[in-house]
Amino acid sequence: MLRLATWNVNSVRSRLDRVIDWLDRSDIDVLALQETKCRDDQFPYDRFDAAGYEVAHAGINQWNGVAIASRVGLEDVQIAFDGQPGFDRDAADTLFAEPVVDSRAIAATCGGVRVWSLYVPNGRAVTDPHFEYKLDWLARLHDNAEKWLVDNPAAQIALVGDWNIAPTDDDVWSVEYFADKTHTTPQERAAFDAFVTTGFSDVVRPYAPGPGVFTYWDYTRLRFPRKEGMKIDFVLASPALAARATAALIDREERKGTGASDHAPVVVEFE
DNA sequence: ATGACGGCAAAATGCCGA
Repeated sequence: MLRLATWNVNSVRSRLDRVIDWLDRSDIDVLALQETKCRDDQFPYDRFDAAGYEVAHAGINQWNGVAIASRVGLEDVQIAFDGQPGFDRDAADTLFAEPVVDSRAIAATCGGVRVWSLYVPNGRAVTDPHFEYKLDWLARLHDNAEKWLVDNPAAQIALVGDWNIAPTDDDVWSVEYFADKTHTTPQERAAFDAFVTTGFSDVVRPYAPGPGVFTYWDYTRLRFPRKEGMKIDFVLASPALAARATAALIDREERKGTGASDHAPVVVEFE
């Protein structure tokens, strides 16, 4: 049995008490974190250690940042996937003349499962260079995922995190609102569907069907109390791992109250 | 039409998020 969770925490330091409290009561074996928003030397390893979790973290600045916390082993850590694209923040700024490979992907083998904690680029706007970066990033990740399954069709792989894509119309509170925005475009949905075609499946959706079932709610405009959210955080499991899924939930309670992340944790149980 | 809220830092405004 393995209980695996993923959570975009929107700063692990400002959310630390909430994250540790949640771990203490949620019986989680492996937690993938996104948007830790800190460098490695700023990560609060001690609090996770005290709670019984080893942590592998990747963070180079105040943006992005991904981690895996595990109480069932943490082996073969890999930061970034092969060929992970970088983003040129400002081609005219010599400080960032070289594209920066963001801290958006980290992997570790935990309890026999190869877990990838992923923070897919936002895309910002369809006309923004960040949108092409997002599509390229997903395509290069897919190249890797396809190869992993070709190399070993029985591989137990979990691609988890903030995908920044709403794969179906049920996954946004308003199709009209997102019509001219990122997250619902045909290109992004095709990029997501490519993983499904390759054999990875959303193991949460059968246990948390929509419409109106979300993992993210904007802090502004009373989006949470108005139930106006998006389903953009996913656990995609390889065929061998998906066959082991027995339960899943989106912990909407954790979005409540002061000091909440704008994302809820997502939990899957494997037999 | 725009901003909202929230986090971070070479911080008191700008960048980023979705």
